[in-house]
Order: sequence, then C-alpha cells, then structure tokens
Amino acid sequence: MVASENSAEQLKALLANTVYLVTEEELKHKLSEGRPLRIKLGVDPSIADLHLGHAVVLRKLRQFQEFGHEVVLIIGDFTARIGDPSGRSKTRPMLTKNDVEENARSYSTQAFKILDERLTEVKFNSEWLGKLSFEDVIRISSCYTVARMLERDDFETRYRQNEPISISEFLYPLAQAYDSVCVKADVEIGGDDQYFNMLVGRRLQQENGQKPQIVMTLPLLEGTDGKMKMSKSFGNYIAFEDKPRDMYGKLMSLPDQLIAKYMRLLTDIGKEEAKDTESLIESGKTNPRDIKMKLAFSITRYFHGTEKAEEAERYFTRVFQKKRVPEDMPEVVIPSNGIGVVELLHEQCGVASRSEAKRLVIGGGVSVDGRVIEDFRSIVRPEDQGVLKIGKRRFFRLRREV
RNA sequence: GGUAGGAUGCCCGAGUGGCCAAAGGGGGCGGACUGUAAAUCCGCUGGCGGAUUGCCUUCGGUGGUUCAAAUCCACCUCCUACCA
Repeated sequence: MVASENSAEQLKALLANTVYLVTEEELKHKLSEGRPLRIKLGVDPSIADLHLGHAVVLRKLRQFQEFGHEVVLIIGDFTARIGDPSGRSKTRPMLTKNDVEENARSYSTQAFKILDERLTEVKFNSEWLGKLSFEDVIRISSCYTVARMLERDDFETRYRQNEPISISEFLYPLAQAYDSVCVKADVEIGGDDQYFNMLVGRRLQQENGQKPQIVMTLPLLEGTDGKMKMSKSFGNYIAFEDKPRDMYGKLMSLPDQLIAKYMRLLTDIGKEEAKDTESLIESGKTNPRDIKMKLAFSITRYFHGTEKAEEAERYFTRVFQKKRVPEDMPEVVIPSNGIGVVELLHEQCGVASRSEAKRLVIGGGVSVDGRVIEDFRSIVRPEDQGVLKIGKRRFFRLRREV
C-alpha cells in the first residue's frame, strides 16, 4: 500500500493545511522509505468532549492512515497530573486518577469517529513516565536549558510579566518529548500552539540515538465567537457529541469570516471549491448564509449521517428562517387551577431560579402563542393552549392536566 | 532565610467604616436590527418576595472592635514577587 512511487503524491496531500513542517526534506525522505510511519498525537485527558478544533488534527491523522501509516494516540494520563500550561496564564489544577481514566475512554471512543481504529494504537504515558526514577528525570532535564525553555512564547511572556512559572511546567514539554522517544515517533502532529513542545521531542530523540521526528502543526481553529481558539473553557466549541440540531445551529451562527477556514479544515469540499467559496463571499454574489448552510450540512453529516443532518437542516429552516414553531417539542403541564408563569418556567422549563424567570419575563423574552407575557405575576391557565416560547430557541407545548 | 504585596460576585478588576449586592470590563442572558450571521444599540446579570427604597446569603478562614465592616484589630490558611 505504501509504495515509494506515490511518495511525492503523499507528500503533496499531507502538506495541505499545515502551518509548520520541520522539515519537508525529512518527511520526503521518510515517505520514500515505503514503510508505515508512526504518527504520534498526544492528547490531554482533562477534556472529555472532543470538538471541531480536535477534528482538524484528527483529520490529518486520518489522511496519514489512508496512506497506510499508523497512528499512535498517547493519552497523557501521567502528564495530566502535572498540568499542561500551554497557552495558559496559570497552572492548571491536577486531575484525579479516576477523572483521567474516564476521560481517556470517552476520548478514544470519540476519536474513532474520525480515525481508523485498526491503524491506531492507544497508549497511556504513565506506562513509561510512571517508571522513571528521579535520577532519570534529572538526566532528561539536563538535556535542556532554562534559556531554551524561555524561548516558548507563553513562558517568555509570563516570565517578563513576573507571573509565576512552576518548575513542573518546564517538565511538561520534556515529558511530552520523552513520549516521542518511547513510542519511536516518526512524525508528531499537533495544534500550532504545540510547536515548541514538539521540537523538544526532536532534541530528546537525538539524545537517545533516534532519528528526530518530523514536526507538523496545523492551524488552531477559532470557536463560534470567531475570536478565541475553540476550547471548552471558553464555551465557544462545537462538540462531536453535540446533537445534530445544535451542531447545525452553532455552525450557522459562525461569523462569516470563518466559513472558508472551516470548509478547508473540516470538510472534503475540494480545495478549489473552497477558494471559490472565499471569492464568492467577497464578491457578494451569493448570500453567505447559503454557503454556510452547505458547510453546516456537510459537517453535521460527517458526524451524524445524512438522515440526521437533513433533519437538522429542516428544523433550522423551519424554526429560524421561517420563524415557525418546531414540529416536536417538550410538553409542559398546566394544572387545572392554573400556574404562575414564574413557577412554570422554574419548575418545568429548566429556568435556573425564580428570579431568572422574572428577568426573562421582564425582558420580554417569554410568550405564549406569540403573545408576549408582560407581567411576571401572570397566571397560565388550562385554557391557554399553544406554544410557550422562552427566548429565541426554547419551545414548549402547553398541555392541560388530565 | 529576609523584605514587600495579594486573596472580592462566572472571569478580570475597583472599592479602605455607613450612600455596597458591592464601580468598570469580559462573558452570559433577554430585546431591537438581521442571514438565529458578524458589528451595533438597549436592558438584565446572588437568592427570595404580588413585585423602585423589603428580607436573606456573599467580598480566603476564625474570632474581635463598633450602633454599623469587603473596609479596623488579632490569629490562621493559601498565593506571588523581590533580595539572598
């Protein structure tokens, strides 16, 4: 399957969308060897939900697999207990062993929505890191200097601003690098913010008599807010496990500037077409919304299948474009003697508190069958039939108590 | 080891005896405008209350001073920088 003749073709395909590649020459050389390469991805098991940001990297791995290469997925169960500082201004809290195990399990399950399980090896880095003696750790850390550590952007910034950096944070890149040594990685892939850490891997591999791994980084994906990198802690993410309707809806609410990038990184819509998309949007000839619908559909289908994606699109069109009521919605029971709106919202509609319910009413966000409820003291009576709407997207059907 | 600074609501961050549920910003929510875009604008953003000025809980912990404390005092816990 992996033949040297097609290595040029592989190289071209694999290069697509990469930000850094260290080095192209080395990759070319490795591909020409004609053997399955070991492609490493380290994952942080502190996150249980994979989102589209992860998909960018996973899709690249998948591409490697399609050329017959092997993926080594390293669950950083050990390093998670150190706390990965990448791109953070603060040291992260450490995780318990239980958390890590559970997260790791759901992580790999989700990852296989993209990766080919047969060509994937899952490893936990506690397997080797847990065995190191203190002496080993010292030996490893002697391979790197403080000055070089401080080359990493976030360390440098924090150091300059007199913000704390703990020694354990310096150990993290080393641990990650040591992973590369232990799995004999040929290539390591990661988000753009992992560039530094992955380079440390090269150095450590050389130190241990291995050929340095090729380092490949991919663009970070902005989240639904259009500004910050997609991440769970910013709440701007679209998760693999999002319900089709939510996934579709979130994709539709992306800022337009992101459409082309999402197309390029997350769909198989051809490169040429993606470029067309860009110019199409710029020229203003097409309503960007239509292109976005294509994007939303494509991604939703990828994760949930054609049928669910079609349903999500119908729902979106019906509820948000035509401003009609959804076909199916949860029911809410009105007792025979009626119930105050506030009680109803709080007790049956998942509104967090009575105060919150009042705020919604006062803000004009609650309506029954299109009539806005003005007074939070209003009573909803059994004869009130129809649809209770909270905000833009929460719908409930009123049902009288039997 | 020495010196200095800090711990405030979801986050950042003001506040140094009453006018503080606590400025401001971010985020979130609701509304207007839309393509459920983005940007913008308006409002809300501890809980409870038939509902501007009421009550309860909140400003690291414990105890104290005072009619009254996030604000003063004591002790404690945690964090940080600087010097060595």
